[in-house]
Amino acid sequence: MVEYVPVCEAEEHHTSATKAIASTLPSDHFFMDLADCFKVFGDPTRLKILLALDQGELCVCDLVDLIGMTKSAISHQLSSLRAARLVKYRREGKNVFYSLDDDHVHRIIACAAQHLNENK
Amino acid sequence: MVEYVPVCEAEEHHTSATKAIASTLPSDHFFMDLADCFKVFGDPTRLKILLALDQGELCVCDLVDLIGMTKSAISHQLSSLRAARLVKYRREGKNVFYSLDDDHVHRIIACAAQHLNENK
DNA sequence: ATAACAGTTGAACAACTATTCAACTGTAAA
DNA sequence: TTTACAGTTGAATAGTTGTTCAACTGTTAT
Repeated sequence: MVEYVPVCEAEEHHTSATKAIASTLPSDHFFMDLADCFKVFGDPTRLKILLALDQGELCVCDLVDLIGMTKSAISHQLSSLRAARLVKYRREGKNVFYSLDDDHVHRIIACAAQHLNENK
Repeated sequence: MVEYVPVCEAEEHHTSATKAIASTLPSDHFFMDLADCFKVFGDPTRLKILLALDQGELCVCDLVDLIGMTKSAISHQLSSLRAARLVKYRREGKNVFYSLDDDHVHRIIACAAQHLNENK
């Protein structure tokens, strides 16, 4: 019955600062929330919606027209964006108008686009 | 046989600036690349790896120890991160050391974390 | 050579996700 | 009160993805 010691640390053949790093890392819960946030950006249709709304308020049938998908598909994606609090909406007669609800949206996308551009 | 006219534009009951917006949006290819980039960030395990590496170079068995998953799982995720050019690696004897390969990683994560924090 | 360690890789499987379809709600006009 | 339009929602399905398992490569020590 011996105490478990990671091989890498036992042999001290490299950094082995894992325990120190572990104490500085955020909680599992944080990582899951953060991953969920990025998942929302990880779909071309949702990105198109976000970039279109970045130019101003649009209603659902505008987005349908613009993106070329069914009302249902767009509406499902808008539902994801609503859940992530990235868009807000208002009803005006028969139409529902969507717009961005977060200042970070533009910055987050720009940051990733810059990464893509520099690694082209 | 009539020309197709989107209902929303035909009735002119709202913005209907979709064609103008369409011409300013990037290509489908761009949206797919961008989505693929965000997908890489959309997993808790990969985020843990990235934040751990943000503190300095680590070898695979350090990450295994730190994150508590199998070598295989970590290696598969490192393979994704390599494909996305977010990490680089070097071999030293039996070990392979990984480190961040992009200045944007920190900023992208910080930006999303800020969004999460403000909408808590 | 052989054994042990560090890491990678492909196949398989379970869990998840994006789209479609059909049925629904809500609003406005006839 | 119908009818039509705008949008939402749940179920179904096809495609994707993360982890495990087993077999593999490469390096070092015996």
